This record gives sequence, C-alpha cells and structure tokens, in this order.
Amino acid sequence: MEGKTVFKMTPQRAAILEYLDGNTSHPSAEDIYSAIQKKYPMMSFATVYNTLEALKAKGMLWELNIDDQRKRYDPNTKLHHHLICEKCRAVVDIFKDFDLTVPADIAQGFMITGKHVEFYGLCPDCAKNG
Amino acid sequence: MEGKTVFKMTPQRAAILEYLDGNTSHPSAEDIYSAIQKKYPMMSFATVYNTLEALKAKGMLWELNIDDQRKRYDPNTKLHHHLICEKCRAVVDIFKDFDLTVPADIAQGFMITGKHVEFYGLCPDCAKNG
DNA sequence: GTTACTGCAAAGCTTTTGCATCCCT
DNA sequence: AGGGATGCAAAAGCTTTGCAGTAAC
Repeated sequence: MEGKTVFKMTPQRAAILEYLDGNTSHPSAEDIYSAIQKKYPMMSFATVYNTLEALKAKGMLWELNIDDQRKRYDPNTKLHHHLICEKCRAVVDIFKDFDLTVPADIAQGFMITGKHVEFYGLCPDCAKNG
Repeated sequence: MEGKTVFKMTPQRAAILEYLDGNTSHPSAEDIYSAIQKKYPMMSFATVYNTLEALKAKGMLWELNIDDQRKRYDPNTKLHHHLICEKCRAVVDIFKDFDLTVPADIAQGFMITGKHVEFYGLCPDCAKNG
C-alpha cells in the first residue's frame, strides 16, 4: 500500500547500473551523467538523480559526503571506509572492520546504526607533484 | 611575501568569533548568519563566508562534510570525532583518540595527515518520536 | 596611507521539481 | 491499461565573486 514501489528497468537505468557495477572511482552525479551520455546521448540529469535516489532507497548505493563540492556515490555497500586525497579528491576504499565503540556516556539513548572512518592525506601523485 | 595576510578584527568578525566560541552545535553558515543578524542587522553572508574561510585557513576552524545539505563548522579543532543523528542532523562530539591505521598496502605512497570517525544513528529524541 | 574587510547583488554550481509524454510490466 | 520513468526546463539552495566604499592597522 505504501512505501514499496517497483523498480522498472529502462535502458537509461541499465546504463547507469552498468557504469556503476564494480566502479571504485566514487563518481559524482556529473561524472555518471557525462560518462553515460557518450554512449546514450538521450539521457537527462533528472534521470540520473532519480535513479540514484531509487538505488539509494533500495540500499544498493551509498551517498558519500566526502567531497566539499558535491555528493559522491559508491556502489559497494559492504561496510568499508575511505582514504581521501585532499588535493585531487581521489577516494580509495579500505576494507577493514575497525572495532569502534562510542563512549557509553555519549551513546546514552542514541541508537547507533553505522560508522564510517575517513582518512585524509595526499595520494602518491599529489604528494609528489605538489 | 606571499600567502600570509593579516587577520583584521572587525565588529562583524568579533561577533562571529563570539558566537562560535565554545559552540558545540556545529552550525551551518546560515545558522551563524541568522544568529548574529539578530544582534547586528548589518551583516552580510559574504562576510560570514569570508570570515569562515579566513578562520579555516588559519586552522582555527573545521569545515565538516557531515551534512547532506550544507557545510557545518566546528570551532573545536582538537582531534575528535562525531556522532550524527540521521533524522534531525544533530551532531555530538566524541573526544576519544581511536587508534586507527590504514592497511599498509593501501597506504603505499599516500601521505596520511588526518582521520575522522563518523557514527550514524538516531538521537534520543528522534529514536523516541519516529 | 595601505590593505583588507564590508555589504550588496549577481552569478555559479549542484540538486530538485513540475509537467507532458512515453514505455515497462 | 496504468503506474512509473523520461526529458526538458525552470527553480531552488548553498556558496562564491565583483566591485565600490569603508575601516582596521
């Protein structure tokens, strides 16, 4: 009656899914749009955002707030963390389950559902060139 | 000769600093602007952003990417982490130094300069009411 | 006296939305 | 057939910028 809706597969969505599958570049909506537009010129931003929203709602996609400028998307929804280059904004996955707990006095009454570790630094290229 | 510029104190900046001092609400630029405008109607957004930028450059302020919608600012620049309510976006500080290291194979050549842990969940109020 | 800061308004970007049409299922 | 999805374009937010005037040092 409510909440659940069907996810209709369309050529546009298939293209987005194909682009995201196994993609570890943590693309922005713009990245996704322009990558797909090369192959499928008939593709609008509204569709990209619509699809990302639908995938997010189904838990098939993470929306990352690791970039100052724009949202980035991660098709890998297995628990993992990130290492971010502060210069070029490259993002590297870290698959390691850090054992972290919130101090009890702070956790009081808070229902904790997730965690995410961000490491910042300079990637090899940026460390070398700047 | 380059880079370093003076930080001129102005009434507007004093008001912003006063508002931020000891503030743990992790306000957005809008929050800061409207709070200060009550006392000092002559205050523009440009000045808020200008001042935040200057403080950030001096390392007196953190810009946080913990909110989907807008940047949040934290006047406490001692290493700490955050617990974020996914519903009302409240942010609680966690002063604990988690001992975290990036797996060696990933850290290769990366110059790591910082880390930040985010815990997600529902704050007591939101857990209760919805 | 310099140099930086201020306010205003316009512009820039990213993201969202309204709507008529289209097409999966 | 019907409920989603699409494309387009406009709008909405947040943040940045240009500029002339002003004030801190």
